[in-house]
Amino acid sequence: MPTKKAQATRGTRRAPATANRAANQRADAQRNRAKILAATVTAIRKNPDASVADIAAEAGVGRMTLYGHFQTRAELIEEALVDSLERGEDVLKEVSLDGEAAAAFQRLVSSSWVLVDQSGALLAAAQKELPAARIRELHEKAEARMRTLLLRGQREGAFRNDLPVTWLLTTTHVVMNGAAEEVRAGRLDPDDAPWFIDAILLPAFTRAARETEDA
Amino acid sequence: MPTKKAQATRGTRRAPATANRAANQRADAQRNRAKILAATVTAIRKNPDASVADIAAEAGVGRMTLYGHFQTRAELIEEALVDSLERGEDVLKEVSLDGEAAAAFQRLVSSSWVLVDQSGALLAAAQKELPAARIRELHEKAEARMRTLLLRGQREGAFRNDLPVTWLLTTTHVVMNGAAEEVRAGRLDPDDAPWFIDAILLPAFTRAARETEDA
DNA sequence: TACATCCCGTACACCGATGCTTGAGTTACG
DNA sequence: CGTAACTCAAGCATCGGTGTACGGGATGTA
Repeated sequence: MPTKKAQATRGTRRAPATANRAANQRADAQRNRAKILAATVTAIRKNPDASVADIAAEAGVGRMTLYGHFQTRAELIEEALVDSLERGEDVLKEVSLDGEAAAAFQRLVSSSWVLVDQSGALLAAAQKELPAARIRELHEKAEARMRTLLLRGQREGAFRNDLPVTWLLTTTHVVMNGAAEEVRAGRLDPDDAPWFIDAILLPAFTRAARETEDA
Repeated sequence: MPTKKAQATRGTRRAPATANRAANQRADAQRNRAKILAATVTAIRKNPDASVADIAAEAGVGRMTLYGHFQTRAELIEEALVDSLERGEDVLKEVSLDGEAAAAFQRLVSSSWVLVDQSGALLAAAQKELPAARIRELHEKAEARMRTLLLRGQREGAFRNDLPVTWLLTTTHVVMNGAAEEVRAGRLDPDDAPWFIDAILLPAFTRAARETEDA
């Protein structure tokens, strides 16, 4: 009477299923795992609610092979997101945040843009599969970096301080994501995107000249 | 063997099922129809992928009653969107677009914001249920109004013309939608939103002082 | 009051996606 | 080269959502 869903079912295969990255797996298995992770990103990019079958197909792998590596759809999405964010970190931590705040911001944005363009759809998918807290947790590092920079800019007078940093942060996200969507829809040339993005953000964020009297 | 789905099944009730707004329906039926339309908006706002059952519940109406008014989920979403956009039009067409472009833009945005805040989630839901062409078609009027205004602003030198209008348009959408999401998530006070929105958009759109030499 | 209209619960067929099982075929690696 | 690890097809149970069928009961309208 297996009505109770599943619990320790697959326990015999590999112990915690997570955090066994480069353990005792066969070389070919690791390769497949990587293929699947990559395929997850591209499949979701094409179709925001791709099924597990779709992803497996995209990876050129059987659906069951996929389930051998990731017990559940949610786990797959999560690990794909973790993986993407780790690679993202590798890129972003190389960006110099020193010097003029506006220039640093521009550097950070144009580096981030590439990542958003690639993994933005995955992020969106993850948002309806994982608890919001987990998402925020995973983005913590990247978000903190941006927030710190914006704060410094505000203190130094480079960025306006009549708006909360959180709003500057969401604006940044939102504009980058919007550009990514436009690119996906074929309405925007990917090469134009970086320029378009900070053509909007820089003038929006730098100190406003005059107009604070309102109500 | 009714394997062929459904075709003329419900034909006996009302002829084309669409465009029978204030026909020979009973007063009480019309009232329910309205309740359902309204409930669709609020239900989707709470939960972006609410089921037909959820919506019926939100309307305080049986699921079958709902199917009596709308044959299919897609039809429900579409009619709800049409309805929302019609009301939106009623509001927006009252906004004066004369005078200084920037001021007119500000007026138009703050009127639009209310609508986006209310029906933005519905729009998002519609995007994965209706063909993109239909969506664009429905938004045509509202979009044209905004585009025309932006174009005039560019011609008059009030708005920058180093970016295509389409990009200004998407930026506007994206920022308003972002604000709506933040409000829904409880991270932004609805009263602050209008100010936050054009605090970003105005400086971003008005003529850039200097920095056109780049590449 | 009479009757056509409408409400709405129950029950059912269908569909697609998830997740599990089995069993046999491959393939890496010691 | 032999074995353990891995792949993968086919098939099944389950779940949730959509749309249909029916039929008694309420209610607006004439």
